Amino acid sequence: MTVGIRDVARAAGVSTATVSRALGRGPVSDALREQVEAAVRATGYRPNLSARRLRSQAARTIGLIVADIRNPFFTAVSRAVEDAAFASGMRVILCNTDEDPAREAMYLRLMEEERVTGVIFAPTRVTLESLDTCPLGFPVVLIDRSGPPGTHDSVVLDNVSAGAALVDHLVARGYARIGGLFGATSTTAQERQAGYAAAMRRHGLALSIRTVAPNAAAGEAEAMRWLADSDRPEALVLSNGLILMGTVRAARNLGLAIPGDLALAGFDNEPWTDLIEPGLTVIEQPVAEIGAQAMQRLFERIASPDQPVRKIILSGRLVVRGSTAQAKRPENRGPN
Amino acid sequence: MTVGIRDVARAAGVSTATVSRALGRGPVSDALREQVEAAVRATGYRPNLSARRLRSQAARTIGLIVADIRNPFFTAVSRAVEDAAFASGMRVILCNTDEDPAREAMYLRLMEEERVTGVIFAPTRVTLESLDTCPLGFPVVLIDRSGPPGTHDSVVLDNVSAGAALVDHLVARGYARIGGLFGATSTTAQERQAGYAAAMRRHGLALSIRTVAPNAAAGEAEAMRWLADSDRPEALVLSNGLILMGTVRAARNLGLAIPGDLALAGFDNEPWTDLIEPGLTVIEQPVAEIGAQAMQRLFERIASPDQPVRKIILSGRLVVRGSTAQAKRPENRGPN
DNA sequence: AACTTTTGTGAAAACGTTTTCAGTCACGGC
DNA sequence: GCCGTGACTGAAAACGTTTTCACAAAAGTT
Repeated sequence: MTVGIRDVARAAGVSTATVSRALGRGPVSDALREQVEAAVRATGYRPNLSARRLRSQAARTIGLIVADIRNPFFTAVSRAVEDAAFASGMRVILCNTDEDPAREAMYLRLMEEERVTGVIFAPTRVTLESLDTCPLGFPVVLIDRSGPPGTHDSVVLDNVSAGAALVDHLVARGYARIGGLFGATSTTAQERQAGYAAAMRRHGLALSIRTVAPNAAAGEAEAMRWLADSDRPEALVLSNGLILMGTVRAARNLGLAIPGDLALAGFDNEPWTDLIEPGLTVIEQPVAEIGAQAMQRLFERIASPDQPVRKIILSGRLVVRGSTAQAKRPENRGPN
Repeated sequence: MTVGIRDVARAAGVSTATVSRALGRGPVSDALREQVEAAVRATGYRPNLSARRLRSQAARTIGLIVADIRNPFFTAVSRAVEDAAFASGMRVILCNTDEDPAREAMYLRLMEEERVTGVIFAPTRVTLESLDTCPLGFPVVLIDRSGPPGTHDSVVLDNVSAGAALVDHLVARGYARIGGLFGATSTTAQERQAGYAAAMRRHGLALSIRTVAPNAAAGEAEAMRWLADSDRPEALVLSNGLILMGTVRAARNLGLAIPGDLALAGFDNEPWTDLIEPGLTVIEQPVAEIGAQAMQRLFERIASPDQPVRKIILSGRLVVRGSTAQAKRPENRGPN
């Protein structure tokens, strides 16, 4: 059968308590510690983590709940979270919700049953609302998405400013009829939309907003409909990398030149955005820092549960590329 | 304190055994089952999974060990694995090894300590060798990478044929001086290289092979060196999506036109490969099926541990795009 | 009506650890 | 020489479940 701590104890000629202490931290004489280590090697002993967790009531595990790991933003963040967790001897359980509140609820429940040390969570808007009311058995740090500071720490991008920055940039480049295509399920998209709207109003421009499920297929479909219109916008702001990709596809399908027929500015500085011709102007998010900061928030919250709620707001970086080159305004449109 | 099964039992006026049976499958009268369910709702009871696993000796957890979740191939596969696992009520622990044998060993050890039900693993070459000799406490299904059928089931691409197919395609398009840039750490890259070599020999062409760490940065660096040479190849075969991306970057840095100055053919039909101009010719891998098949192999192996080892070989699909347009051979090279 | 089987239930024994508690031993201060 | 005082150690009690075992009651079988 499988070898347990009592087998090691027997092999080392000591009690199970001594083995446990020798393996963990505990006062054990050097002689016995060596005996135990030899016995562990001899028997090929592997501690049973379930038993260890049950007894010590410390899971040393954090849950990471995101919409979809295939979104490069989340894979990058999750990689940072995992590395930080691993460095602290913690394990990570990764969950995909597909932006589905039912799956979110189910995974939160699972996290309770696992008695996890904490959770890092990018919730949909609907779950975000219920999150403050029902207490969970662990601290939660929200990433990417969060409303007004509530009961949970969060680390997010300065989405309003970022959305506005894209508009300001487009206006500076001579565009006026600027549309916005935003994700429908997250506060993040809402905030970016708010930033877009505020900047447009500030510039005295008319809003033109559509929302869509935040994935490439939906983005492409909606962009196809929108851009087929005769009064399509000159420029489009896209609220995340997947919608941006869908829109690029739609433009190509329709034979629209970028930026000649349509300027594009979006979010998420993914590797492909500077490989296509022309490169895409985007807001780059500090993905690694978001992940690392989230872990740090979590650790601090665990260390001192009663400290005031913190909301960390990180700044994006505008990366200007060819997709927002100077507009050829109608009044001075050249031969080409 | 936290509510346990005895609290539920007390609230329902039954024994803990009955609660356990009512929650799982077990003979319980309908009346008591309802009492128990009511008590569970009333107390907000959440079963402790560590305790459950310890007692029942069934982790209902599978480990998924891959090189890097940021590689879109692995994210796609892992998504398929997770969905399949979830559908069977299993949890997934996801681990990144960074192609580092030490990390692989450490994660395999962790899997033993978690007493996982099984593991799906994409090992480096060096770990693959030791894998047959040292017995682990769980069944393993290799994905993407595997040597000759050994002691573990595996599901892989027909890499040799795929590598040869790319060469055949390039030759048919009129290319002769075809180089190959392959990953250094995996058997997969080795097999693709073997297919490349066999096809080249079959066509009577000279081999030109380099190997590199399988990531975009290394691919770019090596491609820069290679393509700066005066006797650079006319076409390049790249052994995975990351190296392919790096090579595209290098070609762009050096001002080489694709396919005019350099034709490219690679692996992994990622979304960006048809967004860049021209599109990239690639072998598409059936990522979802690889993940699903791996889970199926694992379940079958668990169900009947002694069945013969199976190696599932799936075929890739050649997706032809502009990066391998007809070569302009020197003897009939036109003005443009 | 006297047996067997079936069905449902509770008490108690696991599962493999860590942690508490009560020592034992050696040591130094008086 | 006696008595704290530390430093280690082992026996046994947790941790929260599931599962075994025994048994009572109900249901079939002759």
